[in-house]
Amino acid sequence: MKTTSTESSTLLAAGFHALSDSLRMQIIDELREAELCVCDLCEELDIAQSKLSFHLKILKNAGLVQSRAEGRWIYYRLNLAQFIALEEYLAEFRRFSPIWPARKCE
Amino acid sequence: MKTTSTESSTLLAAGFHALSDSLRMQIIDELREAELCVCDLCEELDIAQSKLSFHLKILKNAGLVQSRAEGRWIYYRLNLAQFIALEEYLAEFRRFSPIWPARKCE
DNA sequence: TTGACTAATCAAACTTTTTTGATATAGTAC
DNA sequence: GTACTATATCAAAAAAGTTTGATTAGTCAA
Repeated sequence: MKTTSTESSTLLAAGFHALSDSLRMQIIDELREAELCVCDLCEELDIAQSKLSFHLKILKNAGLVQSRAEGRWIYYRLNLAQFIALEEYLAEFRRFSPIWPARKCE
Repeated sequence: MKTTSTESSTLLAAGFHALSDSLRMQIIDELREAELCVCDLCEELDIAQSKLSFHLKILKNAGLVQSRAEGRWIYYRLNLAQFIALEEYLAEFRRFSPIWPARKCE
């Protein structure tokens, strides 16, 4: 099914894009330690709440984090499965060894 | 040495950023098959040469590709070592399991 | 119901990245 | 040397991403 592979490569690209920003990396670092609510993250990282929300949405759309509501708080945690999916995409590159010197051009 | 870890996280971010673009992904796909010169890539991907140069530079700065000059051609190839470096950063996430349910907020 | 609080969303300003077309540099052949 | 080819670089325009502050929606407790 073509859709599937398009969707998965879109999710891959979204994942790598999500990982390419230092603030989002910091968010991920915080979440490695524990599941946290938005207000905790906001305080730890000392940034505006709307800014944090924006970046959490990018991480969530990329599948790297998941959230859960409890009372008036929303708790975010890492979604290890998606980290593994990205890891496996990269791991594919190990699995083959292109024949280095190319054919000559013309 | 602090510089080293800053440099390596910069290279990580550059790597993930490089991987977050679909055209650059296509370039990488082409280079999986074989080392190629710019004119081959240009033709395969059907894009302007200056555009290709721009993206190759991003890939090169991120350490994902290397180039070698031969006559008037420049041949590009993947740098597997850097793919592995990115893979290993992601693999770290497998190695620990955060205790899911967080402490309550407040 | 009201008021306080958490978090998402929106629009506008701002910043960065990408595209385009033109030009520069460097190797090769004549 | 000149002409030709391959690639890189540059500046301007276009597109995409980010930040900011204000507003909105939903929860809880009095």
